[in-house]
Amino acid sequence: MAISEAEAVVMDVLWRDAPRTAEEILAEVGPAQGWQEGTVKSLLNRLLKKEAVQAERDGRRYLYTPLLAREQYVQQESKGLLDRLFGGRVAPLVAHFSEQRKLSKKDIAELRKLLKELDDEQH
Amino acid sequence: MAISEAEAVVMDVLWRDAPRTAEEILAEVGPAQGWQEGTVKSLLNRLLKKEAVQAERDGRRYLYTPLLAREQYVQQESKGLLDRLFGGRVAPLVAHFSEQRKLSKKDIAELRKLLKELDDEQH
DNA sequence: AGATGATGTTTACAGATGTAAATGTTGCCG
DNA sequence: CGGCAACATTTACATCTGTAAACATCATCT
Repeated sequence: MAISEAEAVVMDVLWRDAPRTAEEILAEVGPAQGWQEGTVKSLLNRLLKKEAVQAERDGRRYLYTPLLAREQYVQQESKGLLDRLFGGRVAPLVAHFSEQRKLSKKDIAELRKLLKELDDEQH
Repeated sequence: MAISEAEAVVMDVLWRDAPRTAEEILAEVGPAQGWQEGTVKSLLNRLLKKEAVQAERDGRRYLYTPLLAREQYVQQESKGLLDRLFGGRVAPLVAHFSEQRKLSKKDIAELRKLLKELDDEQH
C-alpha cells in the first residue's frame, strides 16, 4: 500500500523527530496545512493500518514512531519517477534539470565533488 | 488538474507519435496494460476535459493530439518530487542514487560530460 | 429501410484520498 | 460517584482514479 501525499506530510514530522503525540504533530503541520485535529488523527490511523507507523500507549495518549524508514520511502518515490520519466537512468534526469537551468552553483559544485569521490573509490 | 498515472500512459503514446486514433492507442498499450477499449476511451475523454489532448474529427473517428507537452509534464513531476523529497536541490537527489549504488557507469560518464559542458559554457 | 458494426459518449462502481464530524472511552475533579 | 475534558476510534462524504459496461450515433451492407 502506497503512502499518499497528505500521509507523507505526517511521516515527515515523525522522520524529523519521533516519537511524537498526535497533538505535537498537529501543532507542527496544522497551521501550514490548514488541518484540524481530526485530519491528523485520520492520517495517523491510515498510516497505522498501512504499518508505516507504530503507536505506543503513554498514559491516555499514544506516541507515534515511524516504521517505514525515510530512506525506503525516498527510494520508492525516486525510482518510480525515474523509471516512468527517464528510462530508469539518472543522467537524463540531471540533464533535464540542466536544460531547465535548474542547477544551482551549489548543485554543480556538489555534483563535481560526488563524481570525484566516485573516482577515488575506483581506487 | 493533474494528469493521473493511467492518463500519462496514454499521453506517452501520443508523445511518441501523434495524431493517433483511439484504436491505435489501444493497440499500443492495451496488451501491456491489460486494458479494454472502453478504458482507453475514458482516459482520452478525461484528458480532453483536462485539455491535455485535442481531438480532431476524421470521418467517423477522432485523431488525438497532445496539447500538453511532454517537457511540461516532466518538468512538473520532477520538480514536485525534488521539492518534496530533496529540498528542491538536485545534488542531494543524485547523492541519494549514488548511495544506493544506482548510478550506472553510463550515468557517471554522462554526468561527467554534462559537468564538462557546463564548465565550457562558463567559458 | 432495417440490421450491423465501428466509434464515440454517458453512466457506473469500487477503492483511494482529503478532510473532517460524530461518537466512544477513560482518567480525573469536585 | 457523576460529569467533563482529553484522547482515540468510527463513520461520513465529496473527489479522483482505474476500469469498464451500457447506450447512442451513424455509415454501410443486404
